[in-house]
Amino acid sequence: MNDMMPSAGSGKGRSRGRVTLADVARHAGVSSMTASRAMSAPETVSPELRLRVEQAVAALGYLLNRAARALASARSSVITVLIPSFSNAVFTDVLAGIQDALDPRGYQLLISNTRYSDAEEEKLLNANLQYNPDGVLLTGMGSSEGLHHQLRARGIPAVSIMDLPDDPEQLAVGFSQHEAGYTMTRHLLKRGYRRIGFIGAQLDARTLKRAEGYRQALQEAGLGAPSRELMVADPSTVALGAELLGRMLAIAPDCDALFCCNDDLAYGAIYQCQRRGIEVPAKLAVCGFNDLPPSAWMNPSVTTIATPRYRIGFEAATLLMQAIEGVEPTVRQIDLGYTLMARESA
Amino acid sequence: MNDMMPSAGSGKGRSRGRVTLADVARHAGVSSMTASRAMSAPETVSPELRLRVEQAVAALGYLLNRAARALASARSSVITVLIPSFSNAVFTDVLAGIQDALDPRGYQLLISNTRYSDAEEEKLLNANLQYNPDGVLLTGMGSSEGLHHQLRARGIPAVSIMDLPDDPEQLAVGFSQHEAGYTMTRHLLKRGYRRIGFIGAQLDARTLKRAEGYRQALQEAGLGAPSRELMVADPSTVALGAELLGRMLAIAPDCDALFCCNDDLAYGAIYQCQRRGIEVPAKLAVCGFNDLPPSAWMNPSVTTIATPRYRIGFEAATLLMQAIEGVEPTVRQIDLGYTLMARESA
DNA sequence: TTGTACGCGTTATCAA
DNA sequence: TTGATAACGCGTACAA
Repeated sequence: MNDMMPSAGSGKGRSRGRVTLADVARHAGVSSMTASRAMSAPETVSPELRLRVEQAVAALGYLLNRAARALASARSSVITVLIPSFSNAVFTDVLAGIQDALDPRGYQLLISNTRYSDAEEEKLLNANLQYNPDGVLLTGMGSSEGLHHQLRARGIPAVSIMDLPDDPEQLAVGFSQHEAGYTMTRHLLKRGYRRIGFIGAQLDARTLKRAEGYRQALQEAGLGAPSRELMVADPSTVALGAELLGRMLAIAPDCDALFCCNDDLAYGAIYQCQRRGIEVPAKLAVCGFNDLPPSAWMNPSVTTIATPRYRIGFEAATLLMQAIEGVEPTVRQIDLGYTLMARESA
Repeated sequence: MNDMMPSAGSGKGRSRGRVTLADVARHAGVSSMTASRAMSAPETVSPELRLRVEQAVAALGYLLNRAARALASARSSVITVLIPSFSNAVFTDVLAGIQDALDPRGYQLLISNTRYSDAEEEKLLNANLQYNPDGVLLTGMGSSEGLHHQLRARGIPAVSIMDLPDDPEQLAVGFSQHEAGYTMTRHLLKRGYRRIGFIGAQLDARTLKRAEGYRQALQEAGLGAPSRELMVADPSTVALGAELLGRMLAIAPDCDALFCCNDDLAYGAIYQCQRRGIEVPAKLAVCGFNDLPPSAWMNPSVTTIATPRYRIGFEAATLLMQAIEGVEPTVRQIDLGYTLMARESA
């Protein structure tokens, strides 16, 4: 029996010696189509032939060639995700949620890192489109309007993540960054702080929205001026938080509370306060954003906004899969909210 | 001129209305092959025709179909990466290095999350093989011997990451986890600590190697017994570090130093000490592993082992690309070492 | 330098 | 339920 041999060496073909569906079919004594069906739609094949095919697959160590399937079926089972950063726990949590939603349905993730650049995001999307993704998950809010347009023209479903966009057509899952920034500032005001500073990094769309919420709350409280904002384009790190604390105290020494646009900056600011002997919150209140795991454990524990990152990823992926399968979503935008975690630091 | 129209609706084909290479060729008045060459090997096409093709591409908004290319050329430009976790900064740093090495060479990453499970790793590898990856990057050390074997059989190059394997054939980039664990313990001994505990989580291969190094150092110092080890399978978190500190002090109240198998655990342990009024390092020294960014900033700053994560990713990807392109590597295993960061906490 | 012919491995389609 | 045939869109091989 040379059933076991793949059809290598025959003719002048450029066969790569890989086991193909035809090899499986030959081994099982059925046609390629039956072998194909036995794997992708087993219920349409008689139990007897199905078993023979399964045995052939096992015997030959057959692996589906997805390039061929994608070419023939125009479906890739690939979903493209564009995230701004791998080193930000926020996005890796989102990624975990996406994976958990997608894995059981057999979708593969194609992840690209935009490094917070809208231009990069657009370039990467085009590169990814070459892989015929069935759908796209977008996290940048800046360029995503144009991208959504482009994707719609190509008939590729897309879901935006983290913030809620203005365009009501756009599928999206997240929460209002603006409102969250507002809520945190209101909290500080309620606790009696009046000279509240804001430090922001990265300057991505989400940070800017939070800053707007901060300004609005101050305005409403009649505390518009003077400005105590410090915004830099560098990536958020603990070290940057430590540095920005120093710079803030230099330009606004009367500051009594500091709203950090994310937890990493807050940690750095608090550590720096400790080194300088500035008591938190007695001398200076400090709060963060995102509620990363250390926030609950630091001393003082860190007041922050808990964001439903995992759930955002999970729900966004679920929504995307519905769109791919042609289900008309009942809601196009899902607001998952956020929670103020009032702790010791502010 | 109906040049502009893709060849849709003609015949009974299942054309998807997508712009194809043939459309570009027709628009430019050249053959498909010339169009193909103009994109993938521009220098082999006359400047005139090249320009016409480029214009046609722009005019039609052509996108390469990588499934078709992979099928025709047996090369996918895809590289599969299997990592144990997205939420561990160690692996996201590695990922960043991989990306920086791969992006300029036009490779796409297919990332899968094994969740620290060897079984999952094997399953995911098979799923990924369906995408015809040109190469594979492996981070688990447990199952990777079998996997390397399987990959070699299929002719797919693979590089192991993080530790240095026993099999000298296996391509790998990393450092000796065992030796690093040994070095850290020696440091504690030199500082005069004698009743050194070890807490470990996740229990992946790397943690176990570090624990072995710890034991060896104690043995050599004649301090083999009693054991002050606490190993749990849960994922490493700050919260777990806090909990394990409590459990360690319960079973070994005489402990004078604590070697945490990674920084997250160390942070939790230190925070817990602060809450209990245990001075670090005066009453209890605590050290970590990896040198994540907060380690330098905490109070006390954390003694730990700095690991070249980004470089490991970068070098591993570089080595893999060489292997893919048929370059015989001069060294099959690259040891990037590690650095002891002696700070305040131990 | 450019073009022709065909195959890559799978699934859609239609007939039996 | 099963099979024959023809795409899918591109690149290899070879000829001109």
